[in-house]
Amino acid sequence: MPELPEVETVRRGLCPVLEGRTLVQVVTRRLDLRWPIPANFGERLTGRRIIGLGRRSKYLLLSLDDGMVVLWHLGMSGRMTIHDEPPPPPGPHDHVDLVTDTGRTVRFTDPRRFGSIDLTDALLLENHPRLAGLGPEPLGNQFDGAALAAALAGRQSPLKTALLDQRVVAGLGNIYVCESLFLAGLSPFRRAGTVVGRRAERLAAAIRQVLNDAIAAGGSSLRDHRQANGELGYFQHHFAVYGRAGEACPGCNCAAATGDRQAGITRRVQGGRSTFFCSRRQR
DNA sequence: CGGCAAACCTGCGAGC
DNA sequence: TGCTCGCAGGTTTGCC
Repeated sequence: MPELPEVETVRRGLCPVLEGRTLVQVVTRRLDLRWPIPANFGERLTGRRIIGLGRRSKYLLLSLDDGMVVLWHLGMSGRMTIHDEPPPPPGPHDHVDLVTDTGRTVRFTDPRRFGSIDLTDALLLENHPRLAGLGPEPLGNQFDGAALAAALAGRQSPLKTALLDQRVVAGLGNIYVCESLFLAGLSPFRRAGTVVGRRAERLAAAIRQVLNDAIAAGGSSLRDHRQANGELGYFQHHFAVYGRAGEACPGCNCAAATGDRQAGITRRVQGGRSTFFCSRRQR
């Protein structure tokens, strides 16, 4: 899926289309996503005005004029696209359409249906089961080396695994954890609790830099992600390690020239997921 | 609590 | 051509 930068890119793309608009029609073609879409979702949204479009972790948050908030997760393969009137005929994975009073449609497409949609009272938002317990926003002012070190303190699990735990820091996924660890020069296999002090500062700064650079590039387009306007993100061209097993490490160029056989990007499975790293540069 | 595998679902590319 | 296998940006659940 979309990790934080992709969700943020989608949010920014949807803002000019949805913010301040009234929903004149909401079509749900199938309700069985990761969890069922709430009953009467369409009826409850129809006629409502969207007063704001936010994001928490990998969730899009649509604030409605009746005090309700839609929590929308894109799962692994979810996409939002914008269509002028009339929208094209729906495909088999086009599950939800939001039709606004301008005639434009925002369409949710999700082949794997790992995405989810829920509706909650804005006053209860922070206590929603999906949001309660999430760690700090890595781009917010509550996140720094000290906060990260505190969240990792005592953890025996590998650093990579800990950073994928949304309770430690919210919004990172497999790509950006790999990239952040590379940039910070930290091994994915290091015990999480050993990251303190300057190492923690370095890691927090790396996370922020990778996420900001990715957002500036419109996210990463591997299989499914597109910006809401249909354009591809292009941060995947800037990956240092993700998906680059066997290639030379961009941080060890000189090593390749000297014939160091250790140099290069390696893939290893960690917690059932691919980890890409350079064992020379990351300790 | 920690760690890990499996589960949810579809699509795609590689290899035979 | 057609099949099987492994893999994919996430998150939860259940088991030891």
